[in-house]
Amino acid sequence: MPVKLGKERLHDLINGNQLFLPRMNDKIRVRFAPSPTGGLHLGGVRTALYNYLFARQQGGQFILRIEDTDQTRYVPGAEQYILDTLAWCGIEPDESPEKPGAYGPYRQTERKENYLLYAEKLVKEGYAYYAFDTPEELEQKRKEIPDFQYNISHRAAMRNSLTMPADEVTKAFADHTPYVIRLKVPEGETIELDDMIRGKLQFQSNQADDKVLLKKDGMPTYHLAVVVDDYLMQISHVFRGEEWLPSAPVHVLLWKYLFGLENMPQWAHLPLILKPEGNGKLSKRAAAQSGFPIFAMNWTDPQTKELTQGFRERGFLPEAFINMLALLGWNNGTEQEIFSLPELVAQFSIARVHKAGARFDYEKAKWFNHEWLKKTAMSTIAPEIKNLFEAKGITVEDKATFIEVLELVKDRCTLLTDFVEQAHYFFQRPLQYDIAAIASKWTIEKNNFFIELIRSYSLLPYWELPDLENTFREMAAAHAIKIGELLLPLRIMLVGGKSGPGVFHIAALLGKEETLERINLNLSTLSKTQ
RNA sequence: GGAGCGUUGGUCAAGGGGUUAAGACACCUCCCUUUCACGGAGGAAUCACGGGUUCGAUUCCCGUACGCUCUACCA
Repeated sequence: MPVKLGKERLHDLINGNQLFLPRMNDKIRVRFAPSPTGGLHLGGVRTALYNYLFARQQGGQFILRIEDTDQTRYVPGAEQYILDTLAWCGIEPDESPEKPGAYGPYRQTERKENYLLYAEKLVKEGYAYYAFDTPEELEQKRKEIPDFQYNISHRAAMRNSLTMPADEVTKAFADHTPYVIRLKVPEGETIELDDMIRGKLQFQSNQADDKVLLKKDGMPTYHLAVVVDDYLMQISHVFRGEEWLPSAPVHVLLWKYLFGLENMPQWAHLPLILKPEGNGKLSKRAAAQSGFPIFAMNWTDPQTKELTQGFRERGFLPEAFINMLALLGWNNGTEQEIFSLPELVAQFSIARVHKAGARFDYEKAKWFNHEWLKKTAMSTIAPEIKNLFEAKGITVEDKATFIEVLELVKDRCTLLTDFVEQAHYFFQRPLQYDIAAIASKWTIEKNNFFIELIRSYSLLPYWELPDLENTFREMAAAHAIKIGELLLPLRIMLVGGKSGPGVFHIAALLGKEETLERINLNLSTLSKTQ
């Protein structure tokens, strides 16, 4: 049955028709509902991930809904960014604004009529009321009363349809006085919530306040919007951050009044991701201070033009990124730490999600990337790494050699960007050679050795690793020089520095011509310094 | 201030009445590699505190402390 919208639905309401759709309890539908007010932080991506894992595992659907009812904080481009982030992570929604399903629209601003309708229904049935208090009046109350809450104990002293005479309310409407609709929280009730992670939770209704449901601009607040949308979109399970726990009783009340508790989705409140050091929730600021990314991908604030570097641009593989994120608050109880997305789908369980918040550890995040790099075939990511080389002005021509080089150095790379540093000398002559490291121990004998090495190497019929090494060793023996004395000079001549993979491997990949030229070049520099 | 949630090494964590309290990251030592990494072996390091219940509590209960989240016409 299609969901009626707008005037059509209002008509139903006026005529007293039920606003109910039967709940399809047999279908697992999980939604991720970010607000487009900026980039997606780690916590947001993890929430999306857990939503997705659960949905996929249960053979259900994963729905992306955009919560854009706060127009004052709406950031253009943020919605696309969210879509792009999920795509990079390999988390594909079954329904989203760009891929609408049967329960659209998928942006809250496009569902405005729904909220108005349900808010009015609540008022009509005595579960909510109109409030005319101005922001100034509220501010005043907060100053006068230390722990002011708009709730059972104070609402009688406020200007609302509960306290004002009927004719005054009518007049206020006639005068177009701005108003909001607030939830009328009942007195003395215990509100229960069964959380999938935390178990049974209890809240006293007297502690809750009369939350604004519909703002004066006619837009719903989050509280009304989630409940109405989750109902209308037939959502069965809700995973969201722990920060929502205190307002959960409001949502339970709304479910009770609007759609019935028996139709309420199951809740799971996820633990928070904490700063690596110090106290508190991980924030953009904290990340910037500690020097690690917090967004999955680069995010440029359209207003301030401020760029925040993402994990992707920092050189992370999406597989490593989601693996790291999934393990921040969950594990499968074994020693396994490396999981692919399909493995996560297969093994994820909410029962094993931790209750306590987890501190983010950038070192461990890098370790995940290192592990993934080791198990990834370089041919699959070579194009991406090639771009990194080109960004540094290094051109790569031979694709086969490139992949060989990448395979050779990948064990010593933790981030994609490390490849440039670890392998640039294969494609570009070193700008500097650490001649100082060998100059002091340079001798005429060594010099002669290398002159002869050039001659022998140039006569080599094949330029293969074993030949290169054997020739070198035999010659060293013939010259009565310890091979250890010779290896470092050769390395520096070829790569410029002291570290890297086996030097004969390097020579083999560099090719005969380039190897000999580099030795020649350095030999002449060395002779000048003597 | 109030409410809610939480607390196993520095960090992520397994374990849910009897364990030498797993494992990983980071750190330290050694081995391997005539380099640097990778890899291997080992080391140091933990049940927040106080009361119960129990023959026995890291595990169950109650307090306390500490931390976090919320306390907007933001989500």
